[in-house]
Amino acid sequence: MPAPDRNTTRYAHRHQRAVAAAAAVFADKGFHGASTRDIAEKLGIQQGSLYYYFKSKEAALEEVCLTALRDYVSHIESIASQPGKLEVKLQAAIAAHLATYEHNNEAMKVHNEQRLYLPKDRRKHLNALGSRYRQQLEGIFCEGVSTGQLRKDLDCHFTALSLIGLCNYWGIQLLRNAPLKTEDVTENCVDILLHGCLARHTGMPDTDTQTDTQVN
Amino acid sequence: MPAPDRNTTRYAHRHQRAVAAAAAVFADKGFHGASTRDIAEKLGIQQGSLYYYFKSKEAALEEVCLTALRDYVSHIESIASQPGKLEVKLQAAIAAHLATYEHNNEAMKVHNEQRLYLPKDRRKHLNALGSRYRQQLEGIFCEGVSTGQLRKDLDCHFTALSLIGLCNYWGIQLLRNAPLKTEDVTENCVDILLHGCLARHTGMPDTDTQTDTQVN
DNA sequence: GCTTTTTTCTATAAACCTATAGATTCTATA
DNA sequence: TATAGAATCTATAGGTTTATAGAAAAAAGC
Repeated sequence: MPAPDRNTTRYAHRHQRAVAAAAAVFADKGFHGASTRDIAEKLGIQQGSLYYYFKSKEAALEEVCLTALRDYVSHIESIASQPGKLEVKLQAAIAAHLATYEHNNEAMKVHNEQRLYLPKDRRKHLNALGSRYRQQLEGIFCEGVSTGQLRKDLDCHFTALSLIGLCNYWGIQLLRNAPLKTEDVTENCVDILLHGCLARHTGMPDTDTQTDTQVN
Repeated sequence: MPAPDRNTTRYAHRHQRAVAAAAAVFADKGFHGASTRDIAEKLGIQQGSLYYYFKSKEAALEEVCLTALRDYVSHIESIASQPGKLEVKLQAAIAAHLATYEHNNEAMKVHNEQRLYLPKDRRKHLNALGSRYRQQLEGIFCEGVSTGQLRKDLDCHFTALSLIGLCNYWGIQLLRNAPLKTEDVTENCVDILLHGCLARHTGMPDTDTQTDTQVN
């Protein structure tokens, strides 16, 4: 077993499937609650065979988290770098965040909930990616403030983190609550974040376009 | 060991300590990652002795979650039932939510992150308490809409859930980020939630009162 | 078709984990 | 101080877990 680093298409493909299986099992049972046997079973192989793809269970967790973050970060970076009206950018950022949950749901959930069970040094790479995401998002807000589209007194750092918290919350809900539509959630998040809840006294008539999102 | 239900002060006290120890260990290592030996160690007793206080490890998890929720729910109910201006109520609700994290941090974290590892029937009671919390919070928003203090087109259900998500996010951050001040976070949450991020075109001058909350 | 490499299998060591039973030590009270 | 009951200890059964090693099967290359 001399490190299967042959970059054959075949291996890459199978390895990817193994990561996906690990993501699904970790998402369902948690890192410690899941056994390597569970993952192997989902892949249709024997427990011992799993070690052909992962050096250890911990390495599997790390890989799952990384796959989740890579998409996530590359999306926000392309959104942040393109010029455009702030409202549109923000909407795109939220939509992308939630879409990542829609397409890569298990891995994202695992990253959020299980990442801290990795030892510190294994988390370094993850932290770096996470920081990049935060910075990009914060940058969008800062830009909005400097162009006068957002309130001058806005705490961009706090707001960016809050948005991440909000999106993660709804991302998980999307996963557990099939009837929820990603577009509706996106729209609602944008709305609250931009306009807040208070009644506006601007003289403009209320546009009564409520999209009810009954969950349970 | 005929069910130690003697309601002596002594037992109640020790039992409470056992729940707190379980909360701390579960919060740190997760339900499956923590062993009964870990909990016993934290209490300064032997692993087997723990079963004097808990019928099973699962029962311990259930108790931890319940202690967290009880405070949490009773607070919101007293806030929601008292009359008062909406903004004040909302501020109180957020402050109470975050305060629960401050005082009962481990148990709250465990409830959020580990609750789903309980079997469905053991979660019934928890779900009921959670629903009560949600309803009370949603009620506060609905009241605000009907009294004209909040936008008529506000989706109260969505907003209530979002606030829960937001508070849980910041609650966890408070726990991991000592320098963060609960009052600042509360203020920032209220501000964003009520006013949103957009620059206001009301003719009122901007009150530049930014409280920066640098985290990392 | 034969050889080499990749992939999977089987078997197992060594550790750990929950829960229980019965013995033992503490504590309070009469 | 003697005694009942509460609290803890020790020991262990029975099971699961990760990770490794070497054999076997499958796939690829020539």
